Amino acid sequence: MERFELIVQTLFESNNLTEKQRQILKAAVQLFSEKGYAATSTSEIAKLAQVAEGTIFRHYRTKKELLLAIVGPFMEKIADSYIVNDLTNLLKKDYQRPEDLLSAIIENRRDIIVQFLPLLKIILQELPFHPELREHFLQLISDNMYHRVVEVINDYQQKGMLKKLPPTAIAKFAITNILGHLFTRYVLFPHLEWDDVRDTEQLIQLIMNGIGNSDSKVES
Amino acid sequence: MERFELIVQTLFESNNLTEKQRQILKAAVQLFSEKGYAATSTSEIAKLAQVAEGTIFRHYRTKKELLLAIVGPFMEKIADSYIVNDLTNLLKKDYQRPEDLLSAIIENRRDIIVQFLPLLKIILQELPFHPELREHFLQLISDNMYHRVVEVINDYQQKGMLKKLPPTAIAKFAITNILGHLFTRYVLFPHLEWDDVRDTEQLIQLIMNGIGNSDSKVES
Amino acid sequence: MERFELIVQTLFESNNLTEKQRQILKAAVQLFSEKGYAATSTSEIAKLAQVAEGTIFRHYRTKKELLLAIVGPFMEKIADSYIVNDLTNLLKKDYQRPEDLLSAIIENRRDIIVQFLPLLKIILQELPFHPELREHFLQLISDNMYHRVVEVINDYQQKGMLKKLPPTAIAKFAITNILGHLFTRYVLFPHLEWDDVRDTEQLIQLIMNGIGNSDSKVES
Amino acid sequence: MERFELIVQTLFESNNLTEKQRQILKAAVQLFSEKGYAATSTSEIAKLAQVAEGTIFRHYRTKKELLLAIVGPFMEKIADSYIVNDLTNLLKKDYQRPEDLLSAIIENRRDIIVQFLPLLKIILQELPFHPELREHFLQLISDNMYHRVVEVINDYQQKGMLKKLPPTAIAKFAITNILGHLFTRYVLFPHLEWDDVRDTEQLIQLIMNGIGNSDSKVES
DNA sequence: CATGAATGAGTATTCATTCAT
DNA sequence: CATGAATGAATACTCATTCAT
Repeated sequence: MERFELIVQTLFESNNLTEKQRQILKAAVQLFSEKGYAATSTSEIAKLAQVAEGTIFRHYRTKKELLLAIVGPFMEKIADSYIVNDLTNLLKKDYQRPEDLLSAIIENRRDIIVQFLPLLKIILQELPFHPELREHFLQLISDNMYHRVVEVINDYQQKGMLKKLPPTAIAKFAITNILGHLFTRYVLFPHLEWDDVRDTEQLIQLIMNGIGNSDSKVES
Repeated sequence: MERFELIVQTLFESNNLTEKQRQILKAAVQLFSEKGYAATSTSEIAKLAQVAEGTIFRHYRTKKELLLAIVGPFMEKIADSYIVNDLTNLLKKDYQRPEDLLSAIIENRRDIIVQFLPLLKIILQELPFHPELREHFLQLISDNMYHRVVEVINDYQQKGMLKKLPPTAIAKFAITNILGHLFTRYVLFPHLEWDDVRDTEQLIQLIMNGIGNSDSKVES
Repeated sequence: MERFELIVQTLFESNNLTEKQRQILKAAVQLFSEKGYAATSTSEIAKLAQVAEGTIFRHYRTKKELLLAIVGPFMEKIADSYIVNDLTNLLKKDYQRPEDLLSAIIENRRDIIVQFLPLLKIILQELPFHPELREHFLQLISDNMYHRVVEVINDYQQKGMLKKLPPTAIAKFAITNILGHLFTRYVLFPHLEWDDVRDTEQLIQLIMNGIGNSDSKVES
Repeated sequence: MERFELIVQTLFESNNLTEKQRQILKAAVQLFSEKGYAATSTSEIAKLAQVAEGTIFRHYRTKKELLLAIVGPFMEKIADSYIVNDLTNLLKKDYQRPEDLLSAIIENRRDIIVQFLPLLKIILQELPFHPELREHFLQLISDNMYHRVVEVINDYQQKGMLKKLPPTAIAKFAITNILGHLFTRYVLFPHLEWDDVRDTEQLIQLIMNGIGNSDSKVES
């Protein structure tokens, strides 16, 4: 409960939503992530949000518009501001080694990443079925994140701390591993027992082996 | 069309299905993968399969049973026999270096992996929503694949060709990267332009950097 | 038409039903009594009630709930208030002889009994198939009617006008004969020609012979 | 199980039925009486009878024809032969007093009456909805039973043992009470505790009070 | 703004019945 | 004779959406 409250609050802090609107968004995020978009009915959302069915459609003309009202801002705000700001901030801290940056991204902010997992889950579920979403997502990534990430990677490459591979490949590799791990950890098999500290350490090590220069390679 | 025909034929070659059954399965695989399980109606399946709606329910008592009739055999047959046999066969061929094995797994059999992508997509979509599926999946992996994979990894480790990391971590890392790449390539953004040969090479190189011993590391 | 209108109006006078609700109940009473509960489809009810099928389910979550919404209130209101009040009123009128009471119950109120015959028919049809209904029915009878009826019977017994048989047996005997007659008359063979005045007279005479004291016995 | 076997065997002893046919009829009687005709599906019957669905329709062209195949013979054979023969037999035994005859009808043959209760239940359930059935039923009663019953009643009336009421009224009164009692006892509330010996005694006494002459009246 | 009754197309599933084997 | 796969209309019920209040 608390959890979805927080998501909506964080995501829509700037918009001034009515109480009803917040309740609707909260309920929608919860149900979409728990049962999937198609398997969630607007009446369920209304019931959980404690509003009349009509109220939903006063604010969002269709069910799909409600989905986009959740996923859109998330992609924009999060992808754009959160992570990018993060990266900028992290950059300022002048992490000497890329593994420190990775570690900071994963470890220091694990709770924030985890916080938004329901939204990530929704996006991953729906991306394949909504071409506009996919377009939007791609554009956001290429417009905002790509340059920043490439910048950071270039920086490290010039310091000789990353292999001279194409930055795109490095980025994709790092992201795949981080998201893949989080997905396995929190979406696929959240009920398994995990040793998060050790797993993250190992993950970073493996990623760095992959993209780091020999100097920074860590043998076990 | 051709494509889903092939999937069903390959997957259910042993079962002797009636023509109608094959049509139903074919249509279901296509629609489930294209629109998602929940967003596909049984009447759509019937129409595409060119059978009466009642016919579906003669063979599969519920829509969910139809899903399981597709996903179950896939997980069993493929996970169990296909990939395992593959690994065994590949092992016999005595791939000198693990990157050759990886390359063989990815490249030589890309078409087969690609062939079953619709099913993979269905599984990835539905796994989070069907606990029994998740259980089943987990058990199949741990029962069949785990030991084989660990065996192979041990072998290479003893030959000094893989780092002395826990085989589980190595396996998870490799699988994450392979599936992550395929997912990005074929599910998320199939419409982007990809240079498959170069991408695969790069992927293997990155994975190997991660898990391989210095000797086998390839600088770019 | 008129007839079912009246039933619903009388039965649900206290509840303030919407127009649609009244139409639905009216149609349901008509069809359930004419074709039986199981043989009546919700779409037929909707059509006859001139509402959308969904409207039925907005008010009554299931078809069975609709049945209970009809049968429940009838059993409660009628069994509880109608007949009991009747008896009380009748009692106040100080019918000297029990046959006068019987006659009043049957004859004076034949139209009311006849008015609710469709509902009686529904109850008799469905009672065997719905244990909860049976329970409910039994409880209503034992809770409300039993004591009143026993009271009346006791009264007459003390006046020496009824045999000193167990009041339960007397009650069951009288009710069986009254309902049995009405059932034969109006449900089984309504199309036969009946001489209601004579038949009722005869019925009362027979009942009274059965339970009355010799003094009040009437020879033909 | 045993029970429905017996019904079918007794009812169709003359017809030479195949094993399958007997199983179908047995299953149909059971299900029709337990759930009602409309609420019973042919596939249920087929399953319980352990025959293919098609087999039912080979013998009975429609579901309704199956109903008539059960109810028709019952009405004919039972109404015609059983009860009539009974009455004849009973008549021959020269029951001195009508209450002895009544007692014989009810008590001595209670098991047989009870044996066919499922069929009685079916008939009572379906009679209101199938006009042909009702016609058939009426005709059987008036053709076969009426004269016999009137004969017996006349006999007792001439012996001064029954009131000089119209035989029809006497017959209806007796039958109503017997059937009404059995219906209450075995169909409506079979789960209540009943003292059959005492109840029957009381019932006969009440009936006799109603129709018997003062001489044979029994005070309690 | 919010409501919730109303809608009718759509849902998964069951039905009685047919017919080729 | 018996089967059971096949049918498509029908079933009870749900859906997203509208609109008068």
